[in-house]
Amino acid sequence: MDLTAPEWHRPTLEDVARRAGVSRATASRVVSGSHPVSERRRSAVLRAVADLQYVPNQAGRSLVSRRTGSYALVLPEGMGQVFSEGFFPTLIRGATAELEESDEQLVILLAGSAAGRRRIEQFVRGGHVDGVVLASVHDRDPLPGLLAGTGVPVVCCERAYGDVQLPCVGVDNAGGAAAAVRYLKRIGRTRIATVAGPSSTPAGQDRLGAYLRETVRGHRRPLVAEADFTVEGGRAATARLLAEEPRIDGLFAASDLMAVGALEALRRAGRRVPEDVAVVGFDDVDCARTAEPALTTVHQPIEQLGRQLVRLVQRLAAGEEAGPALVLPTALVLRDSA
Amino acid sequence: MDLTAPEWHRPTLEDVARRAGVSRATASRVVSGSHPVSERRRSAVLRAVADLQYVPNQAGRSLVSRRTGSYALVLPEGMGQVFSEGFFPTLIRGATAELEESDEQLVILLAGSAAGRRRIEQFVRGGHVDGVVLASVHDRDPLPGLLAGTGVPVVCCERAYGDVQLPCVGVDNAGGAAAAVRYLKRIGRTRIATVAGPSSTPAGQDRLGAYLRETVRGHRRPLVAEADFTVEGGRAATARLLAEEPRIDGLFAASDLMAVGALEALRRAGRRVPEDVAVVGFDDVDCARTAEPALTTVHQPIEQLGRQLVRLVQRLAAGEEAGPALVLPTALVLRDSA
DNA sequence: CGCTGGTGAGAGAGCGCTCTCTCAACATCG
DNA sequence: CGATGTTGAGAGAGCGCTCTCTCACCAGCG
Repeated sequence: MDLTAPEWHRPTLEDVARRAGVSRATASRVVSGSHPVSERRRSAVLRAVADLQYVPNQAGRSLVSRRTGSYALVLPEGMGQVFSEGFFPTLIRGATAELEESDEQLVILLAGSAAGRRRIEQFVRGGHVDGVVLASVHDRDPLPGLLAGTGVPVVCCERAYGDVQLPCVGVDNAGGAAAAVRYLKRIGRTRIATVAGPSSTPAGQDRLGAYLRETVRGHRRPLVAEADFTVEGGRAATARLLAEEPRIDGLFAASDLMAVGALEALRRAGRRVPEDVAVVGFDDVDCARTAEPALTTVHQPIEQLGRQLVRLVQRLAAGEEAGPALVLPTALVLRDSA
Repeated sequence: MDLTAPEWHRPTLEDVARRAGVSRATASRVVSGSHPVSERRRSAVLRAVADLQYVPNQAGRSLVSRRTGSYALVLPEGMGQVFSEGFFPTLIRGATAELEESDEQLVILLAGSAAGRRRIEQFVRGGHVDGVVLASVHDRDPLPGLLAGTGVPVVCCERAYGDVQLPCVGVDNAGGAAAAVRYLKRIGRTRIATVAGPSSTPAGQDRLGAYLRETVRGHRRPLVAEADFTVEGGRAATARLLAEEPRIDGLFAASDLMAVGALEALRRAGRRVPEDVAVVGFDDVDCARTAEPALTTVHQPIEQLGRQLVRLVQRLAAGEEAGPALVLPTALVLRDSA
């Protein structure tokens, strides 16, 4: 087993079969577990596998099986901020956990430049993966269109845009946002503003939509500033809101990161939270718990989202129907900021 | 080209060859560009490729070529916080950019549980990738050992531990840290403390080592508190340092995130930065620029690090020698905090 | 005792690709 | 004019695996 020997080559199923004294077919049956094999030969094969440290060659296997045992998760590249703070790591954890159960592997691809996206398309077309999960889609994203024609199952978070119809798993953005605003109203806040997410994303749109419906319903004037889901963006947007309407007493931020930025802007403006302004975030990632004061926020089941996305794409890869779009529930978590 | 037709199957090289009226071998030569082909047949093949939307099947190709055209970047799972702010995204960007030049693909794998690490080993052994870059290695990490025996080239950041010898690319941690401490001395600070990184990581060790050498050389008392590279950790460590020695007038934090935490702790303790305490960070990630005050910090060429790691593993995959360990330079960037 | 049915295992045909080997066609030279 | 390159292109042998097809073997039955 000298890996450095010039003539060493990886053991093949042939080697295993010879060592175990069986045919290649039988060795294959044992290794892939596709057919029952008598106990005597089974153990002989398994011993040979262990002795030779045999691992099946994926290329050979997937050439005939048309399966690779891995699924791609495509993340947007501009994730400098978002990647870090909880959402994507949690999503990845969920997806990984789900795939682990069927002993499959998650590979993460970053969609960067146009060239990068084309290479992802080639990668998928080339048969490297059995399915693709798009973690984040915005309205002018060409990737769904590029991948839809590959014949490989593609699913996405939230929902797809335009003409491309993709199976999706989403969270109840509207319900969560409505709950947040209703809660602010219930605790007596009358001038409720929102720091909205990018209007190019489903999450941004849906959370803002719910805010608008709730404020109209309460005969309140909508106060909206859009930002990009980041701390810095939230800070700036909140400053703008305060300039427009200094008497704000409630604030719904469409992400926890923006809520953290809002907390900073409010502190700088001399407002106390929650006494002067009650703040509610969205996401319930780590920083919500460590913020000062700890954020009241809308919890999303991100890990579940990852798991369900994987299940969906696995179902499609197995040739089953996608079924109706799945929407996971959200829930308001009360802490100190509202 | 109806992808939904039940009998549709991906075009093969055979199909391309037939359509172009050439042999499969010639089609292969054109597609892979391995041999010159007369202009007439070349264009016929290319037209057939375009007509059929042909993309080579990777499994078939790598079965014989023993190449996959993709490289793995293995990230530690517990990266939610650690290194999160910019380090990994930047590293990924560099690695991707470098691979793009040879039209190869980066796949990111997360090393989580022990089971997850085993699956990564299987994935690599199975021949899914031509090489592996380990983005972060700590002293008891079993992954280098697991992967070293696969016959697939593996390189790592900084340096490997224990008995496993891996080719590495590092940054000049010691030089950068020494420069930071010397700068603090030069501007007249006499009680210089450090918030050190985890002693289980090369970066943590080397930066602390340089700090210790510089303080001994200056006949100053070392003041060390260890943290985990996070904001929260930096905050707590700084609080401990202030309790131990309230007269601290200089602080070297081994990461920008910890420096940001330190800024918060110092503000809470009523210290002004840089007047009362001068603070220097390490990394020069985004948050260094947006911190208040903007952080004076040690810049590391993270994107270059990603590029060089990829080049190294590509060289190994091509059968070349690794050459001497590469160490990239660091540089002190002066901003407002010191 | 011959026939059926069930079971375990081998033979062998590919999956789609690359690459060596071979050879035809033509130019060049003694 | 035959011997010798030189070049372009086809034939065909695998790469390592799965899976169907086939068959040997044995129990159970009439």
